[in-house]
Amino acid sequence: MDTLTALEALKSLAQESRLSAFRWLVQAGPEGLSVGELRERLDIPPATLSAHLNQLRGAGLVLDQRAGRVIRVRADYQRMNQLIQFLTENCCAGAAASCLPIAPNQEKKS
Amino acid sequence: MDTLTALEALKSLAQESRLSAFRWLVQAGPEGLSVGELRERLDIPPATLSAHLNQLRGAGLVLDQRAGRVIRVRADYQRMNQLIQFLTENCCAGAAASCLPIAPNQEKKS
DNA sequence: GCAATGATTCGATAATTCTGGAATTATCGA
DNA sequence: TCGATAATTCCAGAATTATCGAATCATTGC
Repeated sequence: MDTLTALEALKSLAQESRLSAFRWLVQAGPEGLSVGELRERLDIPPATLSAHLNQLRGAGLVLDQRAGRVIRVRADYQRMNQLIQFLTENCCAGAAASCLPIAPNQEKKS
Repeated sequence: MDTLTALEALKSLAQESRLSAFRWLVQAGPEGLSVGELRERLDIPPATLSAHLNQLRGAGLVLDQRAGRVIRVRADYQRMNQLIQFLTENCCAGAAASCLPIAPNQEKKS
C-alpha cells in the first residue's frame, strides 16, 4: 500500500462516527449491515451517514452490494489489513523488535 | 488502548506532513531527530512544524528531550504499537482468519 | 402508473483544522 | 549582558471537513 492510499484510509478512520461505523461493520462480520441498520446503531441522519460511507468507500475500507432497495455494507478486511501492514512496516523500520509483540507465535508480554 | 486515544492517534497520523514527520522519525531510529533536522526534511516553516509536533505529542506518538537549544524528537514505538494492536483487534473481531495474514507463522493465502 | 421505502446527492451553514508571520521563550557562547 | 540560534506560542486568515434538511434517485409491491 502506498503512502497516499494509507493516508486516505487513516483520514477515513480518524473520525468518531466513521471509526464507530467501521467497528460495527467489523463486528457484524462478513454479512455486514444494511445502511439502515448502521444508521440505527449510530443514530445519525441518513445524509450524514451517506457522506461518511462515501468517505469509507473512497478509501476502499468498505464494500457494498445492493439487494433490492437495501444496500448492504461490509468491512473490507483485506484493505484494513494492508493499512495495518503499512503502519507496521513504517513503524518498525529500524526498531523491529519493539514493534512485533502482537505476532501469535510470541508471548504477549506485559 | 481505548477508542478515544486511538482516535487521537489516527487523527495525528491522518495528515500528510505529520505522517511524513513520523516516518522520518521512525526511520531515524531511537536517536530521533532534532526539530531543525525534521524541519529541513519536511521543508515547512517552524511554526507549522511546531503545531504538527504538538499534535503528535498530544497523541503520545512522539517524545522529546531537550539538549541545550536543541529539542530532539523521537517516535514512541510503544504507543504506535498500541495503535496497531487496537486496529488489529477492532479489525479482526469476528473475522480473525482473514485479518492475520501478516503473522510470520501463517501462509499468506490468496 | 403510483405510493412507499431505502438510500443518495445537493447545497448551504457550522465547525474544525491547517498554515505561517510576528512576537516570545530558552539556551548558549563570548 | 548581549547577540545569535533553536524552538515555541499567539493569533488570524485560508482551507477543509462535518452536518443535515430538502430534493432526488432506485426499487418494490400493488
